[in-house]
Amino acid sequence: MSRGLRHSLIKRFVQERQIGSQEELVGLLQEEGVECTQATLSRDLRDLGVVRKNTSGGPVYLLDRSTSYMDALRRVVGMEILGVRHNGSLVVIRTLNGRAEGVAAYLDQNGDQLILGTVAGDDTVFVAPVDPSNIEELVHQILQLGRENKEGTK
Amino acid sequence: MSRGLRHSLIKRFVQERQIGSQEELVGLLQEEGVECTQATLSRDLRDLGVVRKNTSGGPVYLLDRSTSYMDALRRVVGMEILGVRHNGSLVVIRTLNGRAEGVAAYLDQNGDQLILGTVAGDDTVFVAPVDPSNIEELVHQILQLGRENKEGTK
DNA sequence: CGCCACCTTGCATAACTATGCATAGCGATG
DNA sequence: CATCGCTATGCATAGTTATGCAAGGTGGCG
Repeated sequence: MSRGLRHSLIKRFVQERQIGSQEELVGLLQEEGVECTQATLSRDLRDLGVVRKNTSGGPVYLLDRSTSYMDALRRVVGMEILGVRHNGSLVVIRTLNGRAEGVAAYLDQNGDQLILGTVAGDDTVFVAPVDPSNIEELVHQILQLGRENKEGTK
Repeated sequence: MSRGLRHSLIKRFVQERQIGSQEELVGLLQEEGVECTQATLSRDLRDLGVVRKNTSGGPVYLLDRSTSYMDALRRVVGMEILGVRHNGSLVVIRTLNGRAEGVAAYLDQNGDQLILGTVAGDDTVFVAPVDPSNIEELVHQILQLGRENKEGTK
């Protein structure tokens, strides 16, 4: 089966060159001796999580790295969190020394709809929930971050 | 001009719901009292940097957050790097305890074309350059990560 | 006001992508 | 080997998106 080969070529091309259409990719693959049709590529690109972005220079295919960045970031941030507590209206996160800023930035970015805003000190982050009645949920989500980590790591 | 309004509605819809086509979006905007055609949306989505991803459930539009994730990750990873040295054929990165894995993951992802591969211990990452003659450049880039950080943080 | 330069939008349609259906390939089983 | 079940792929085409062109707006300026 050449599916694997095709997929890795696709990834490479998408990363290294400006692919503007699936037909274009058909051509490039052909040059590498891999024959397939646009239909197959449509499915391949779906399976590879490739994304199409329209730019002023026309459409471009991109590896959607947001997912993998997300994962990496999660992992890193998770490790930084030492403890999470709350008083009913504010969540306080304990982090490794000097990492509060990073954790806060992450939470802001991913503000789950639950977060109003954050303030970071050196090893402490204050998180203001949008709605204090959801605070348990918010704490839970933050704890998740740290937890996934400990499990996943060998 | 209602362009700004339209754009912010688009962003909101794209974030909050599963938009599968531009026509669908035309409908949603209409409900909000904003009239426009698919052609306009095509251009708006381009201008907003929205991305289309094909999934098993059909296409979906997404804000391309990869850039901002990138930035956040950079910041976090930068903080983890304590020092970078090399011996001409191998780069050795000192990191905070337990963070080597995360730093290595980041470098792998972003392997600047310069990196062959990485190995992570607990607080040390070994980086194999593609070409030892570029090793200075590689070290420079890695140092950049940590540096941007110290400057940028108050 | 009249004119010009520039920007935005709709229309029509070319360009491109996604997918239903049929078929071919492959591995496991009897 | 025959058959069944599952995956992968091509074909044809419906479904979507992108864009050239012309028209409508807007702001500056004489």
